[in-house]
This record gives sequence, C-alpha cells and structure tokens, in this order.
Amino acid sequence: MAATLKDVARLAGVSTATVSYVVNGTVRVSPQTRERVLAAIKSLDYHPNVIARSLQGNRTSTLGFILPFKERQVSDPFFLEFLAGIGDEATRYNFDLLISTIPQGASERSVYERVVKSRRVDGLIVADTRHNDERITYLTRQGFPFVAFGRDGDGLDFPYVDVDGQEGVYLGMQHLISLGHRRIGYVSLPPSLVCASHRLNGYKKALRDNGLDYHPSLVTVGDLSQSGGYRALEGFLGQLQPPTAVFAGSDLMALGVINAAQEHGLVVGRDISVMGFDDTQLAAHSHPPLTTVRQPVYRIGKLVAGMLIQIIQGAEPKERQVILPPELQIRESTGPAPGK
Amino acid sequence: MAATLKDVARLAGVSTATVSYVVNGTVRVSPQTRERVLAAIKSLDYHPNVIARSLQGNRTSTLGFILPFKERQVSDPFFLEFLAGIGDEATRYNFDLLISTIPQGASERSVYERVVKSRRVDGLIVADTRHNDERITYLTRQGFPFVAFGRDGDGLDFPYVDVDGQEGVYLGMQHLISLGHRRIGYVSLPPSLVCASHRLNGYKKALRDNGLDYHPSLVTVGDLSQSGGYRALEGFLGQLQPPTAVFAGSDLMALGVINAAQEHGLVVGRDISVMGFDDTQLAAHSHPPLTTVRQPVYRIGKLVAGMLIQIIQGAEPKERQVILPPELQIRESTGPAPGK
DNA sequence: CTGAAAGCGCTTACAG
DNA sequence: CTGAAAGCGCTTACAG
Repeated sequence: MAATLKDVARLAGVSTATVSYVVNGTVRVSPQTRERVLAAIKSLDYHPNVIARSLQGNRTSTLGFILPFKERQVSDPFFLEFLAGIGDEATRYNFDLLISTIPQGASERSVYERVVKSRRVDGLIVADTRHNDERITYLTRQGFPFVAFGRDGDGLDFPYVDVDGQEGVYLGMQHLISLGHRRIGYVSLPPSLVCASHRLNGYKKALRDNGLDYHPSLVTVGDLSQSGGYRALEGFLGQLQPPTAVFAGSDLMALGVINAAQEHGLVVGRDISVMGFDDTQLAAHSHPPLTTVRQPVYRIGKLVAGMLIQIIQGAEPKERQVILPPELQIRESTGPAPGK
Repeated sequence: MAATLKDVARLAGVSTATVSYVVNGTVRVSPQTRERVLAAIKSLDYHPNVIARSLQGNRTSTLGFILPFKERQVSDPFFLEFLAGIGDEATRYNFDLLISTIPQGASERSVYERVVKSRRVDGLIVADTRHNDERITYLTRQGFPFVAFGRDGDGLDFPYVDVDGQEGVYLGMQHLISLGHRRIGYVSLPPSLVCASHRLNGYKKALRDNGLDYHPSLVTVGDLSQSGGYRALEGFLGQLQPPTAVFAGSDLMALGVINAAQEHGLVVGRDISVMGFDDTQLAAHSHPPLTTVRQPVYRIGKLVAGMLIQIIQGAEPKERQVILPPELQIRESTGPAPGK
C-alpha cells in the first residue's frame, strides 16, 4: 500500500494538517517541523493521492477532449499534433488530459453528457467547430467551461483559437497567381465545418481581387481524406481546360492530388502545382515537399489548453478569441504555370 | 451546484445508503422505495460523482497511455487508430482514458513515475516495446498493472498483444517472389524496436526458403517517416542493380518509397513493386493503393484495453500473451516483376 | 506555528 | 429491506 498523509504525520510526529501545509506550501511551517516532515515524506516515498485532492477541492485538474471523428477520418495525423500540444501544456500546469471516443452506435451528444455530468473533467476542448454546433450549444447551456479550436459560425460568443483560413487561402492563391496560374482548382472541405466557408471565401476573394472569373466547375468538395483529393483531380483532368494548379483545403487531400497527378505522369511543381492547408508533418515529408498554409496545430493545442486552464481557475484569459495569422510555407509542389 | 446523493436521499426520504443501493443495484431494495428514489434522481438530474466513487473504492476506473514519441514522428496516424480502439473498449467497461505526453525536456521515466505515483490511473498501456525497455522494467518493479502492444525482447514475462511480424513480412515476401521478384529491397525499422528484429527475420527467412541470396546492400534502416522510405529508394536506385521491389517496414515509409519512385518516372505496381506494413488508413487511400501487411491496430487497441481492465479487476485474462496472425492486403502497388 | 475537527461525495460492513 | 456510522485521503477554516 502506498503511504498516506496520515502515515507521514505519524512518522513525523505532527498532524496531517501540518503535513498538508508542507506539501502544498500554503501555510508557513517552522523550519524544524518542515525538515521532519520532508524526511518522513522521503523515507515513505509519499505522493499525494490526486483523487482525494480532487474530491476535497471539487476540481479534477483534468482537461477533456472528445475525438471528433465525424468529418475526419480516424487516423488524421492532425489530431495527434493537437493532442501533443494540449498534453504538454496541461502537464505544465499539473493538469491531466482525458480522452474520449464516440463508440460505434453511441451519439456524440451522449458522450458529451456523460463526461460533463460525471464531473470527470474541469473543462473540455472542442475541435473542428461546425455550423449549428450541438456540442457548443450544449456546453454553453450547461455553463460548462470549454475552449474551441475553430471559431463560431452562428453568432455565438465563446472562447476559441482559430487560424485565419480566409487569409491563408488568399495568400496561397496570391502565390499561385504570381506564378502565372490562371485556372486554379479548389478542393473544399465538408461544408458542415465552419472553417470550410472561410477558406472558400479566401479562394473567391483572391480570384476577384485579381480579376479572374469564378468557375463553379473548378470547385469541388472533398472528404478530408487523400481519396477526396485524388478524385477531385481526376475530375479536373477530365475537363476540357484542366486547371494548372490545384489548391486543396487540407494536406491529406493535397497528398491525394499529388498521387493522382503523378499517376497521370504529371510532374508536380512543373506540369501542375499543388497546394495544401495545415502543414502537418506528412506535408513536409511528402515528395515533392508540399507547399501549404501553416496552421501551428501544436501551438494551438497549447494555447487552447492554456486558455481553458485559466478559465477553470477563474481568471478570464486576456484574449478570449484568438485568430492566428496563417503562414505560407512554400516548398516544391508549386512552380510557374506551364508555358510561363 | 450538481445534486449529490444526500440531496436525493433527502428528497426521497431515505438514507444515502439506500440511494447508493438503488444506483448501483448492489443490494435489493423494495419496489416502492426504489420508485421514490428513482423519481428523486430524475427530478434532481442526479449523476454520481466519479471522483468520490474512486476515492472510496481506491480505484480510478481509468486507463493510462503515455504517447511514445521516441521512435515515431508525433503525427503517426498509427496511434490514433490505436487510441480509438482503447477508448471504445474503455468506454464499454465504464473506464476512462488518460493520455500523457512527454514534454520537451522531460524524461519518459519521469512521466511514468508521475502517473504511477499519483495513482491517477489503475493501469497503463505501453506501445512500441523496445529492447531493454525501461518502461517495462519500471512498471514490473512497481507491480503496476500494464499491458503492452508489442512483445518482449529480453526474456521478460508480461501481458501483451502483438502481431506476428516475422510471419507478416514472410507472407509479403512470398507474394513478391511469386510475382517473379528476385532483388527485393527492405527498409527496416529503428533497431531499438523489438518488432524491427522480427520483421527483418521474416525478410531473411523468406530469402533463405526461396534460395535467394541476402545482400546487405539491399537492406537499409528507415526512420519511420515518409522521408525514411524516400531516401531508401534513392539509395537503391543509385545501385548498379536496383531492386525490382521494395518492402518497407511501415506504411509511412512505403508512401515515401512510392513518392520517390513516381518522381523517378516509375509506375508503381508495374516498373517497381512497393509493399508496406501496418495497413493504416493512409495505405488504403494512397495511390496506387498500397499492398501491405495488415495489423488490426484498432482491434489491438480494444484487446489490450480489455486485457488491462481484466487484470485491474483481478481476473487473470484467459490469454496473457496474444500473437495475432498478420494478413496480407494485396492492392495495386505490387505487380509482376518487369520482364516476367 | 500547529492541531483538532469538519467535510468533499460516495460505499459498505453492521445492526436491526 | 433500511438506516446509522465509519471511512476512503485529502484540505481548510478555526482555535489556541
């Protein structure tokens, strides 16, 4: 059995309160007593029981994250970087991270209810915000602390961190256009996602600002997997005037576009340019290395976790809604438009 | 404030013990009392406080997993499928899943110690077992419950689930050899991993059994990223007699091999055959779809979690060490050797 | 500076 | 079948 406060108190010849003071440093204790307690702690290899502490304090020091596998495929590498960020920041503040999945047959809603009602966590992190996001209305109604990765799409006010997707795609489009591309295909994200609209807006705005026409045939919706990108390019190549560049709304889709292009004998970066969005590790390691718009997912994980912890601790974070500037990451999958 | 047992007891006019009996179904309660209690629970929207329950029972009903980012890149999609399996199985048994990361500058050992000592979880899941695995010796010494994904490499006895990697690579090699390939390159995994040795053995055994020579120049070690595979193929292609097929020890590396091949103008599946190992979703969605050896990672997650829960509950699992047969997943990245 | 005591929200022998 | 009471391992006013 592991040692308890009581064991330490007995060995040190003091009360449990005193031991607690020493452990937590909340109350001044005389040096001599302190020494005795510390020695007892060491000799018993005492470690506080986090559960007892939680019960007493009515807080769990735990953050929760429910993996949102509605739009994304289960293995989207995106989430692991995000998790790493959350986890590292949580650890820094002595918080733990609880992960839940949505088992087959269970509803997302039921999982949220279980986590909230059982008071297993002090707050939740929500990713991939959606239009009419049930998760957000539920948590808001419950008054349960949460921070989202992704902004609101319906005029609700909640704390979030997001990347300026419109600006990101706009920057990417400027890059492509400056390379001489005039016909640029766009593979959009599932429209239920709030970020899908912003990114698409960036595409349209860039066309407008550069005096280029918007061709609905050059825009298609992908499913966030490589296959989505693959099929999109197949569709584009079947057209009379295929695009010379394709902007995919996510890296995974861009990889699919690259695969399709290479299968068609096209040299990516020369015969056709391909861009992604996210800058996951997969993008940097693809061949050719993918030009993409960087979302600092790891850092966003840290930010979101940090904000949530502040909120839990009752300190209004200085910025409740953070929009990070995207960053163009130019690599080798984009090049001058053929014939330029 | 959320309702407590006491609130329910008061409203129903019974003792807290009785409410507890009803909630847990541990003791028979008269139908009338039961009804009253149930009504009170409903009207107060009472949900048991898991933390209090944990403290009282000296168990947390929580499984822990510390993301092992030593050999793998942070975003390896592999882990998310694994996490999904663990999470779903945990939920089924009313267990939660606690994730920890190893923050920059912290040692893996210190993270394990913190999790174990704070008694935040009832047991741990260990993945990617290594030779001289410090994590395993530590947990064993502490008598802390754990189950591993990956077998032992040093004669230690602990519960695990693993896939027969030797057999898997052997099967894949038979497939390639039956297609007429005689010079087959192999991209091995970091040698610290126990599974690296087994897979490499499968490669060697297949050569031997088919009367083919082992050429050290056809074996190289990759770093588990696409780049590892990419560089491996570059190396192979620079040789006087490049291989006609390449077996990569992981899907991610196989994708890198495909990328490199396509960049060199080779049609994968015709000019060169490529195989992977894992069968992540990335493999199924790659182009051409990747022939690979399937590890049912999601199912392994469920198995491992299930075994751990049994162990925690004091029931020796019927199988303490499970080795699953690998499954050949033939898709389009492999084909007859050129000239056959 | 230190201790006795109450309490966080449950569960579980023990009586009756 | 039901209740009074102790206890899980802590923290924290409150006295002294």
